Amino acid sequence: MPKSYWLMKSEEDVYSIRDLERDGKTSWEGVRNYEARNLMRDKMRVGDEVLFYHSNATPPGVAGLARIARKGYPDPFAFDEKSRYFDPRSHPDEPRWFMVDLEFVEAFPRMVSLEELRSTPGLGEMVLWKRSRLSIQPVTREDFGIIRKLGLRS
DNA sequence: GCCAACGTTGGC
DNA sequence: GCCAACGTTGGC
Repeated sequence: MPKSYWLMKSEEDVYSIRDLERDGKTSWEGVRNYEARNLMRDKMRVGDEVLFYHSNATPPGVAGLARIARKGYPDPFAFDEKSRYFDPRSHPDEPRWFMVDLEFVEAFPRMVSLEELRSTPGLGEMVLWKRSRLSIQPVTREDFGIIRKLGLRS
C-alpha cells in the first residue's frame, strides 16, 4: 500500500508547527466534521505524510511537514464532559468522532503562503481551492512534492 | 471584526 | 426529504 498525502490545518495561535516541534508528537483531537472524520478513521495510515497548514495566520499557509504516527482511533475528548470537545452523542461503544496522532517532521525554513500556493503553476487542482474550509484534505503526491520543494528552498 | 461560504440541525 | 435557520471556518 503506497503512502498517502494530506493537508491538515491548525490555527497558528492554537497549535503551530513550533508547538509540534516542541512536543514531537501530538493527538489530533477535536475534529467535528464528518468528512474529515472519515479521512482520519478510514484512510490515514501510519507513515502518511502531512502538510501542516497554519490557518487564521498572517499570512496563512503551509508551515512544515508532519507524519501520521497512529491511525484513526476514537477521540476520547468527545466522552469527557469537561472538554470543550465533549459531544454527548458520541459513546465509547459507538464512537462518533475519531482522531489520529501526528509526529513532527520539519518546520519549513520558509513558509509557503496561501498566496504563493495560488500562484504556483501545477497546484490548480488542490482540494483547497474548492473545499477551502475542510480542515483535513487529501493532497496528491505531485502537489505534496511541489509544496515541499517550495518550503525547503531557502 | 466582517462576512462569504458552506456544513449541520431540526421543523415540517 | 426539503430547506431555512443557524453556527463555524477562515481569508481578508
